[in-house]
Amino acid sequence: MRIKDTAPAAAPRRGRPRSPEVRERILAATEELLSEGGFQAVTVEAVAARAGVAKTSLYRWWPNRAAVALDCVSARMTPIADEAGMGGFRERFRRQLKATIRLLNSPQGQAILALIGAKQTDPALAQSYSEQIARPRRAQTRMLLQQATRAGEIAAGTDPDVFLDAIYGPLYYRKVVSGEPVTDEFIDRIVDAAFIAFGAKPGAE
Amino acid sequence: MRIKDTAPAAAPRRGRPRSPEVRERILAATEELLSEGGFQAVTVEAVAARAGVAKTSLYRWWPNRAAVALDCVSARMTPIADEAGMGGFRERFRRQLKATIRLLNSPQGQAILALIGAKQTDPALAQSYSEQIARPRRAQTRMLLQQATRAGEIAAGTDPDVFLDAIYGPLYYRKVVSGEPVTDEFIDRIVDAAFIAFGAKPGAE
Amino acid sequence: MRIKDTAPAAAPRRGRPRSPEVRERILAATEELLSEGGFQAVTVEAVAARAGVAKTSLYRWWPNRAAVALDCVSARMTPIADEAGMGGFRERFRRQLKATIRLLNSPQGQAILALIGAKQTDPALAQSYSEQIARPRRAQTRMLLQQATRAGEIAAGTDPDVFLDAIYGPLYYRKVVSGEPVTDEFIDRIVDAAFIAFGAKPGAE
Amino acid sequence: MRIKDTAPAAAPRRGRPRSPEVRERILAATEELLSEGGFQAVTVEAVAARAGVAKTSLYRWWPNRAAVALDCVSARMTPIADEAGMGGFRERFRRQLKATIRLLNSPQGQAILALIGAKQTDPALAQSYSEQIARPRRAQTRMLLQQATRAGEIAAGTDPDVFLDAIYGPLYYRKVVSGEPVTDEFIDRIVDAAFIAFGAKPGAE
DNA sequence: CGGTAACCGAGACGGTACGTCCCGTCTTAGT
DNA sequence: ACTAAGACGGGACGTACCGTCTCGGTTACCG
Repeated sequence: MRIKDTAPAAAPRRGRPRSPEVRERILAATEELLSEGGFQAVTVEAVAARAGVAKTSLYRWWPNRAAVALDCVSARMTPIADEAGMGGFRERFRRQLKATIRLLNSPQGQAILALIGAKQTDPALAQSYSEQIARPRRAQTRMLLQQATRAGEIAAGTDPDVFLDAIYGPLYYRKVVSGEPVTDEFIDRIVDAAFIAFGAKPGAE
Repeated sequence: MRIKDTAPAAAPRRGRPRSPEVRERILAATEELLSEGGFQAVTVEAVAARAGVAKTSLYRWWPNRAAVALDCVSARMTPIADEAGMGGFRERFRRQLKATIRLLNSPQGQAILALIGAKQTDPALAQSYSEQIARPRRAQTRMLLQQATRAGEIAAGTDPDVFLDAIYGPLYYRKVVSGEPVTDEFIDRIVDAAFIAFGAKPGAE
Repeated sequence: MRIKDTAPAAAPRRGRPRSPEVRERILAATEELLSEGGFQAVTVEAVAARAGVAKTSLYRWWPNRAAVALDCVSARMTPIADEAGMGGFRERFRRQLKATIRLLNSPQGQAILALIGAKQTDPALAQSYSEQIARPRRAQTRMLLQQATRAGEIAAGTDPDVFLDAIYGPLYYRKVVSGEPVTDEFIDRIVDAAFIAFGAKPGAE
Repeated sequence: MRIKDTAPAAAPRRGRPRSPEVRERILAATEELLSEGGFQAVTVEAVAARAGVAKTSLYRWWPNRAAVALDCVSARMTPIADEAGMGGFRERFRRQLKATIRLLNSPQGQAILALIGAKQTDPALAQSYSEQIARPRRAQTRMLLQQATRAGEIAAGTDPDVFLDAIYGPLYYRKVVSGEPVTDEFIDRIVDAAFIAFGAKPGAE
């Protein structure tokens, strides 16, 4: 996605430069449509009409509507608040998971879920999602885990991906796959289980 | 979905009865298309053409292509092999998860993933998925958990949904959300973690 | 049309006889639909539904919707009022033409016009129209012409079809072809012209 | 119909201009279908397929198949040959009527009759027919009448519409309504009658 | 008086065409 | 070179009716 942003090399870049206002209008229109009718309301024609922009201008910079929506979400997505310093890491992980749930329940989250849905049948979108959404978020959460490990609350040799999947997995599973509600109590239990399984043994050195 | 199958009560069933052959041809065609081109090859027109059936016959019984694909998958989905009697429950859960991964990697699984994708923006489909796919499978895996609990390998008070989400969640999360590969080693670690967290304490009675 | 009414010969007619109530309900429903939405509202399905009758019962007795509408009109069409005895024949012809215009402007007439329209591309309907509508009406008007001839108001050798087409033709032409309005004054002039052209010469014997 | 052809004013005409070739291909395909299977062969899908054109290109410029057929006929219809200078006006009117009959008997005429039929139940088509076919033809024939009037063969005060309806009406009536054949002799008699009724009186000044 | 033939309701079925939505490409002209 | 505008070929949608075909149930006639 957004392949054309990174020009092939140091081409001299002649002609009129890209209008930043156009990009802004497109992303704003996309955001509106996303929150009004979900991803399936984000058609190229609707975005172009709403943004007062030609379809050409969309296709010039994005390969398809999914890329636009993804760009919109990733450009505007709230970064994960760290909310550091309060309580132990178990509590901080709980807060992070609960913040994630709140995000997924918001209109934004609706868009994210729609993108997750769409990428199941769109490999290019899947890769973009991975690069622009999944990995950056994982990098952020991984930092909290490193702190917890350094603080001796998580066992030293723990594979960070296994740990993080163990706590985020059940949450997304309910939200995306099974459709069962995700309660705070459920999150507590999942985090507790992770701390039992991966927590540093008290006597261990 | 398939609302019309279960008549409200003992309606006298007048008129020409539904042809089972038509239903069969439709599901067969759907299955073929599903394995050839994934869910996005399952268009109503393609299914009708392949099945030698009128489009109206499809719309008479299913509201849209997703419902057809779902019916196809749920009617033909390999039930979870129990493979009982071999080894401890930890090993049996591992085998179940690995079978799930194999299923999700198959053309069938491609269809299931596509349905999971589509249901993110289609509440009716979401409900059907829940009823026809998610709950039946959960019921099956829950039985294995009960056996494990009775056998004293899982702690008595464990909430079955929490336990099952704790092992299936990470798997689906990788497959559906993050897109990271799911290795056998990953499954082993996740199951191990669950048995640490929810396993019966040796000395406990 | 209504081919099946006249059984091939004196077939013994076994089995349940045709229900007259069904025919009545069908024609009544057709009449309603005709006056509500014109001929194009008279679909087989709509008639059947409105009449509380199976489509089969329609197709058993009529080959298509046009035949039903035609049957409806011809069975219910107001016969041409003779209004005899008042005034000369010129006046009587004027009254007949004006009555015809009133008929064509009524919902019934809408149906007749629709049938005239439909028969342009349906030879079978054209023939039925000719037999069930056109010729009977022509026979009626011809009688008035005969009286006028006998009374010495129309020249003796006049071809009745030429005379009648000369007065009905302009009327229908405006209504069916050109779409121009048909005023009473127009009718007066046309009838006058016909009486000039075909009227008996005063001195002639 | 064809509303969009005549832009409201001097709109700057942005965007890709309408391809005249597409219009041509559509009308040609329509003409073929019209002469092969009559108006009912002119389906939007058939026209599009035959013309090698997308259905959307049809719907972009015409509201329905009737409008296309009408456009086809009006764009290609043989103008009424004047055949001036030969014989008196009575003879010239006869020739015009006979040419009209020949036209109505041709495949073109079949199309015109089909349109006359269709417009009985389609007000928009009726208006278009009136504007694009009826009035232009009437304007042409009216000119001949004017000449005849100036030449002193038709009485001075004659209402042109009454006269023209008096000669064209019976012709169309037979063709469209009653279905009786239109012979040359019939035409002769009708024209004669009109000249008796509306002809200039020899001694009149 | 019991068969049975034709009626009637209901509605499934294969099919044609409809008119619409949106896609992604393209051709203009204007800036 | 970028933009707005929009025509174009195309694919699929979901709907409306068509005319045919089972079904089960219901009469009237005829043997």
